Amino acid sequence: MATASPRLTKPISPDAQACCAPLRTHLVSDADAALLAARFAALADPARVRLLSLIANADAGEACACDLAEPIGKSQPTLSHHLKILTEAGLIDREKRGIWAWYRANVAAIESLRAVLG
Amino acid sequence: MATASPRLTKPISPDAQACCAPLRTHLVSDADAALLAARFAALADPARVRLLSLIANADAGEACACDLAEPIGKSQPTLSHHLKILTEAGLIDREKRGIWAWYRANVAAIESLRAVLG
DNA sequence: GGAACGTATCGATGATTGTCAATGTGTTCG
DNA sequence: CGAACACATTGACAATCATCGATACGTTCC
Repeated sequence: MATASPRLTKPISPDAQACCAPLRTHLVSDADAALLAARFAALADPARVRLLSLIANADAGEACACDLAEPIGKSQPTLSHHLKILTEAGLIDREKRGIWAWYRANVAAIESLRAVLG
Repeated sequence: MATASPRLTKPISPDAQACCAPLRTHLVSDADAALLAARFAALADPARVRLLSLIANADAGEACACDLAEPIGKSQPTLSHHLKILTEAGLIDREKRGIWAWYRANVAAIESLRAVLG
C-alpha cells in the first residue's frame, strides 16, 4: 500500500466492466474504491470533461489533437497533459498517425463508469 | 475565470437531471463542464467512493456518521470533511436528529451523473 | 541531411487537496 | 447548571495538481 500513488503511472485496464458492482447496491472494497476514484478523478476537471465530449462527438468517432487545442482554450502542453490523464485512465485511446495524434473515446470504459453509478 | 472557484461554496442543486446531456452524444458547454467536473471531483477520492457506497447500502437507506468512521479508517474531522464534500456536491443529504447526523444517498443526483455518461 | 511541423516531456510555480490535532457548537442527561 | 457526547470548524502542513515556457522527440518534405 505504500506504493499506491494517486497519480497513475500506467493506464487503467480498459476491460473495466469486470471491476466494480453498482455503488448503490453493493459495498465496495478498498481496491475497487481506489480504482473508481482514479477514474472519476480523470473527469474532475472541466477541460477533461469537454475533451471527452469533443472526442466522443467527433466525426468518424475520432478527433485530432490539433483540433482540440482551440476549443479548450489552453496551451498545447496543457492540452497534451489532459489528454495523457484521460488516456491513462482508459477513457480515451491514442493512435499516432504520421504527425498527428488521433484520439477516440473508449466506450467500454465510459460504460463501466456509468454502470457503477447504476 | 477569476470567479470559477473549484471548491464549491454552495451545494449543487439536486434537480440535476435538467443539467447535462450525455457526453457521448452531445457537446458540452463551459458551464456544464464546470458543473460536471465538480460532481465527478466529489467522487475522485477513495474514501468518498466508499462512503457513498456505505450510505447507499445502509439499512433503511440511511447511515449515521458514527457508523461510518470505523469502516473508512480516517479521523473524525476527516470523515466530516468528506461527508461535507459529498453533501455540497448533492450526492448525499444530511439530516441531524438529536446528537446524530444521518446521511442518505441522493438517488436523483447519482442518476444524473449516470445519465451523463450514457 | 536539414528545415518545418505536431506532439510529448521537463521544470517551475501558484493553487488546491487530504489529513489530523485542537477547538467550537449544539444536544442530552443527571 | 455542568458534564458528556456527536459532530463541525479552524489552522497548519505535506502532497498533488493545473498551467505554461522551454525544450526534446519523431515525422514529413525539400
